[in-house]
Amino acid sequence: MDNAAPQSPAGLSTTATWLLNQSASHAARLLNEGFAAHDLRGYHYRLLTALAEDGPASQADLGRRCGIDRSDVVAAINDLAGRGLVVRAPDPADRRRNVISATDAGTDEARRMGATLEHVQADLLAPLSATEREQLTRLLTRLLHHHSRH
Amino acid sequence: MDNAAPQSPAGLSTTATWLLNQSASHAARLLNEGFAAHDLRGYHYRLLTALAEDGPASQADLGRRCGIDRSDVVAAINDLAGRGLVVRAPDPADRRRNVISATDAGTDEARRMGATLEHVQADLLAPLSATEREQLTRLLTRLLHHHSRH
DNA sequence: GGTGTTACGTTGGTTCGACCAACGTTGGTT
DNA sequence: AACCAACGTTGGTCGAACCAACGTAACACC
Repeated sequence: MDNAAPQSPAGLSTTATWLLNQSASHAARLLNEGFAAHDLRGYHYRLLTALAEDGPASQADLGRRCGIDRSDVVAAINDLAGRGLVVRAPDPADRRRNVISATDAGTDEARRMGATLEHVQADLLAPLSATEREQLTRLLTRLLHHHSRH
Repeated sequence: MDNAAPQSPAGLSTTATWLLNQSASHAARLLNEGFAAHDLRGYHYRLLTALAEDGPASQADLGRRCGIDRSDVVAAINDLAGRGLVVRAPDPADRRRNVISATDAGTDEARRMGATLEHVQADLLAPLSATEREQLTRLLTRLLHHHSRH
């Protein structure tokens, strides 16, 4: 969005879908700009954080937990492994699986990216008071929860 | 998102960026499924609606009003023109410009897509009460307005 | 009245997130 | 033993959002 003022996109400006879209895309851009300093992207952060917080897991499991397609997990884990942030080892108990674990460096990076995320979040939510932020979070959570159980 | 239950994406589930992203992507998917019946996509709808509501405009203007890059406007207008929903004519007053106008068919299609949008919107916001919807709209609007004048 | 700057439309890219289909391997079921 | 389901992997597709560059045209200034 290089537009200084997209102003009034016709009658869209009042629709929730438009507002959601714009907000999310704005958030995503801020986030990517932040993550760029780590030379990593959203997928990497999700996976790394999942590993750091919930411990080792198979790729399929990670994909399920992070909402990332199996095939995309492969590439992202490749990246992370290539940087030593993560280790891929065959699961002795099930030879179909790989067990992915975060290394110490990976855990560190997850922490650092988490800090970046919080900073970005603060920027994004700057115009909202604490209670408003909580309101927004609650509303969106309700929305998602409703639709996740389709 | 083919996951029936992405469940708890690590500690992300409480971050506004994550919630925004998920909500928006859900909304976008619903919307695209709806628009698929018209064999058109988001860009087309935005442009068509802008034309139908605010009248003819140059491509650059449209891009600015809809938050779409100039180069992407070209392709979308090509599609719309190829279907007779829109007419592209050189601007006699400024030979750099094309004046894009919605045809009657285009205005009709805009109206139909608008109906689809409302239907999708109702689905999306189903779990929220009227006041909650208004709350959400207000919060997101505040967010966007704040960041648009960076 | 030239000269430089800006705006416009267009072409041709790139990136990122989200998907999908298919294959070979392995594990469980029956 | 035969089948089916899950796993990792390869190799795509798609839409949205961008960016750089070019030629043409309008505008501003001096």
